[in-house]
Amino acid sequence: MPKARLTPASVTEAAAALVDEVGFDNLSMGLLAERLGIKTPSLYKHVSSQADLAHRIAILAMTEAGDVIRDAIQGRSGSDALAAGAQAMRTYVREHPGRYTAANAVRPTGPDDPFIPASERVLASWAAMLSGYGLDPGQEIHAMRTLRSVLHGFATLEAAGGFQIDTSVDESFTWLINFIDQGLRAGASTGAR
Amino acid sequence: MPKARLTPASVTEAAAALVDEVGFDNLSMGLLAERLGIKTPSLYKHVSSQADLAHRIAILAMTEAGDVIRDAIQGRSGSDALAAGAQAMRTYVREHPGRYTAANAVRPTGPDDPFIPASERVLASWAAMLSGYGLDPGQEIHAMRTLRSVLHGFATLEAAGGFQIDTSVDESFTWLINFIDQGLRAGASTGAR
DNA sequence: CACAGCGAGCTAATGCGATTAGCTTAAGGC
DNA sequence: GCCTTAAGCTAATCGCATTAGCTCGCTGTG
Repeated sequence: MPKARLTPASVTEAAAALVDEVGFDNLSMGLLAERLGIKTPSLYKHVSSQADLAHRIAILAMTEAGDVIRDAIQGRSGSDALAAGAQAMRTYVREHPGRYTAANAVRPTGPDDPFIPASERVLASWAAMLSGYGLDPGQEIHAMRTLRSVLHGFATLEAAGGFQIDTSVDESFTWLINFIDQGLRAGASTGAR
Repeated sequence: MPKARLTPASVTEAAAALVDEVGFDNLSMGLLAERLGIKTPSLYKHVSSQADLAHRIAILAMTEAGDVIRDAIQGRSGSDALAAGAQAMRTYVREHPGRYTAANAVRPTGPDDPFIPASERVLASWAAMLSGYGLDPGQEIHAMRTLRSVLHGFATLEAAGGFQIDTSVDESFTWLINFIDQGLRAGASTGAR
């Protein structure tokens, strides 16, 4: 076998870094090739298409995000776990906006797509965190969806520059986390919607 | 003046309808031209580029969404206004996913971009609705951002098929609205974060 | 009623980015 | 030291956005 300078994994890693710099929409095979010091067609020796590349970036991103969130929640519970997990996710998205966009641009290609377990790991972390609130089992799915909605929505809006710079966005995010925490505590005690 | 079959407005309208069918990412000048019964280059007599077209769709979408939300909130207050406004927005996004994507893909081109007043109208409706909760003035910005985050996040995730079909998404949305309503009421009485 | 101009639409051509075909060559296993 | 294999290259194709320049019908005017 000849020298293995580049691999699908290393190409994906480089593409992920690139996408965080220039934005997911501005990813091009030519730009990536230039970064890697090779000609554009040579990329096809490692990834089968640009869609494939985007898909690999998405899996990478989802895996990294899953790790970061799990580590943040690790050893904490209740409000602390929520705050740590949410902050970890926001930090990840801020540092890797392109990767995050890629992760959200992807649809699983089939039942054995590695993207599926990767995203399930993220969901599992959130579920573990939520379980600490002792919600009514029937409520958990709704709480989960609400949580995902706020976090995803905030991250997306922030990444898109959707918030005016007047008031601190950091402050808004802690306020938001607190808001969710209060609601979950209340919901747990009430058991009602 | 020759016959005015097509105008920038009518082309934009057709493009908006198209984008809702095929998805924003699959919009192409060729496809739109075909729909309009003209050849691709003729489109450039009405819009200056595909980016221009996308921008016009975004303005249209933001304007329509603003109308829909304003009308829903009209004559209601408090929980009712929140529920009606949120439902109106979700309905709009479900019926016009392509338009909504376009609206979020756009950055204002300058200080006199008509997109700016259009989006401000949306924000103004939410602000009017929130004022009914009598929040502490310092909290309003955070509440607004939180509200936008949940609604945007939910709409986006739903449009992307991010929710598994197991449990009713409608139910989750009413739960979410209720969750926000409870939180806002509590925040109003407490005045605390 | 003839006519002059404008502008919508058309065809032909350009350019860029993704992708494919086929060649070349260096490296690792025998 | 040879032989296979695959990484990388050049040349070519394709699709899609965009530009250039022509044409012709409508409309307002004399």
